[in-house]
Amino acid sequence: MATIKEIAEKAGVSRGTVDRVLHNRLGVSAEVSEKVRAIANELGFVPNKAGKILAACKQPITIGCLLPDIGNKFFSDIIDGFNFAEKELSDFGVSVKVEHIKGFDDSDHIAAIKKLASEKHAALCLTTLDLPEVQSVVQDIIQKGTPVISLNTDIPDTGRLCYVGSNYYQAGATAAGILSLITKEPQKVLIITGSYHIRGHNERIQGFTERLKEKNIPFVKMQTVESFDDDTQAYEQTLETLKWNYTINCIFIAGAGVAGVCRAVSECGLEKKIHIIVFDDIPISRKLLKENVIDFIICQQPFMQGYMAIKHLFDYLIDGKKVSPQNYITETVIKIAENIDTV
Amino acid sequence: MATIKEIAEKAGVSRGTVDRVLHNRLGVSAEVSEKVRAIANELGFVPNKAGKILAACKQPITIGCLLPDIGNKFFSDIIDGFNFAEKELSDFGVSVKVEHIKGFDDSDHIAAIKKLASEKHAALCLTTLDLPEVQSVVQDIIQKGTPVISLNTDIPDTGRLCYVGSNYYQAGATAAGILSLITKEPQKVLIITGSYHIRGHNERIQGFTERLKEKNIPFVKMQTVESFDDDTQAYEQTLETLKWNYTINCIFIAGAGVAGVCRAVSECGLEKKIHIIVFDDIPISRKLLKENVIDFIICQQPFMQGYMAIKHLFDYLIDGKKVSPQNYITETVIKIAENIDTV
DNA sequence: TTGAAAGCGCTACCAT
DNA sequence: ATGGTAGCGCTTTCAA
Repeated sequence: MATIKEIAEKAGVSRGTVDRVLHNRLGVSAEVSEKVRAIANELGFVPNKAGKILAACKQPITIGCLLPDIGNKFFSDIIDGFNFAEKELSDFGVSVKVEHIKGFDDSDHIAAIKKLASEKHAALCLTTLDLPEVQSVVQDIIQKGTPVISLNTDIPDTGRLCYVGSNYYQAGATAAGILSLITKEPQKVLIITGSYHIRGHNERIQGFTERLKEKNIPFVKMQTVESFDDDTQAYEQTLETLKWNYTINCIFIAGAGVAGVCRAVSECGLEKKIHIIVFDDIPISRKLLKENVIDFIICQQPFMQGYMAIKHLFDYLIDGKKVSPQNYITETVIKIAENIDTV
Repeated sequence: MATIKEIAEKAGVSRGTVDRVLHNRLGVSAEVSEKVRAIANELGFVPNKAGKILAACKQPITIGCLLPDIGNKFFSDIIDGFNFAEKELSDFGVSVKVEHIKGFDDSDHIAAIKKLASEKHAALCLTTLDLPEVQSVVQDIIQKGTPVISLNTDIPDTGRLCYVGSNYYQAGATAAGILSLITKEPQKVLIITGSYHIRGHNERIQGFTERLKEKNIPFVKMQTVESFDDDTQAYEQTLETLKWNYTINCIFIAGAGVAGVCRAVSECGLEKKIHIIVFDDIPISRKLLKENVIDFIICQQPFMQGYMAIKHLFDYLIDGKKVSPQNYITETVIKIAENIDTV
């Protein structure tokens, strides 16, 4: 609870000198530095957040975010989380700037990240691809001193501060768990993934299949197809597959494309006869849940992800030494018709 | 974004005067007051949180909490939430003091609330009974100027700032929803409530039964018993009831006593043959879930409740005019073996 | 290398 | 009724 002022008095130096020492800035003699450090330690000095924040108001903080949200409803809750955090922190001089892009093309991502870097934000928050070229761009930014958080999908080996997002494997396993409560019948599954290159989709599938095995639910992957998170493609792929695979009784949709899949199922007259496993609470899925076309949705607290990413970065910028940034893994949430609406 | 200083300059008065006007303190002439108010409005003045917080550091804030947590594991997550909030706000001069009591005896509650009131906290956070005598004590405290939040169980007509807690009716309905996914069979239910006088328990039961009806699950209440949230009583009551009611296939535990109920079920050789419906994630329930003795637990985010209660009160104290305190209803969370552990 | 001081925005208190 | 000012804890800048 000691303040800089107290340390300065006790050390017989000025507050400016103490500040220099504590920030490892040069221009202080070794002996003075040592003395100040000793006293600071002795007094258990921890900088006061309120003081820091107020002083920081002079140089407003901006946080730059990359979101591949164009045409993807899922991200709107994350954006709400950004906005909520921005509002909460606005009095502390924080503002959030989002770079919106579409899809998962690596060069688009790299261009957007470079653009954000050129804007000189105090920190970055990135939802991007874990590919070598992207990694090196991010590493570069981090080495130049800008803290980076990975959001919703991780880029582990870049030196990012932490990952904020869900555990996709657990989400898949949870889907298997709840399915195994609902039915004990053998599952003949059509798997529709957004892309083989999206880590989260792969992990969901893996979690699902492994857990079904552990639960001793007989299980056959009838087919796996890629929809590129596109409803039309999802529709066509589903229709095509169902035509030739009469025994499919479960469709596992690892990414987007729910509307397309359900249309195809409906046209085949299989509505409510097939278990459709869906992730993330977007309007269409919510509607289908309420109509009992699907039984449950596995969600990942996107609002919290957006909020926590900004909050974490702010805390780090203000309080860097004090907080050791940890991964923030949001919970795997099961939504059914009864608990999908927050009252 | 105007500051008090700017308003003072523009109005040609001192900052002290502006401060007085904005806080409706007396000692300002009507015309000056009017002028200042006009300019503040014109400039869209909103006090800066960082400034307020720093200035507030001089008079440390304490928040007093009442928790009937003695002998009740459920509350430990709420306390964790208190502690987390306290840590986050400690640099702003906030500390939390919890008054621990046991059970739901009204005179105990009143005594504890009066004790908290005598300690002159900046605000109170109460988990208590919604009974007339308690209400009047709370109303009194509020009228004397101390803001109060109701936590986990509401006391609506007292003028409390807001309620932070769960929607018990929804929790009950969600239990019915998931049960109806698992089984379509007629339910012959033993209901074990903690107390007929605990609002949350009643609401859970109501939500459960009404939703089962809506779902067209045939449903008979075989028996309803009171356990007073005590394991021994729950055990004995369950044993007694199961002896004479061979057809019971569902036990709905609205409050505590899970360990006792499950022991009785086990002794009757009915383990995994009866659906046991359980609320709140406490160690024993978690264990039973992992052992598949129970299929799911309906939870209410107690950590979040504790955290948000403190945060809300702090925001109100600092920012009173800006934030209009709203009820904070935590989500109804379904936990199964796969998603009970946060990874 | 170090000190002194101003300033972030607000509150509180003393002086007028 | 109003002004002036010190101070919360920290950062930054200018001067020595």
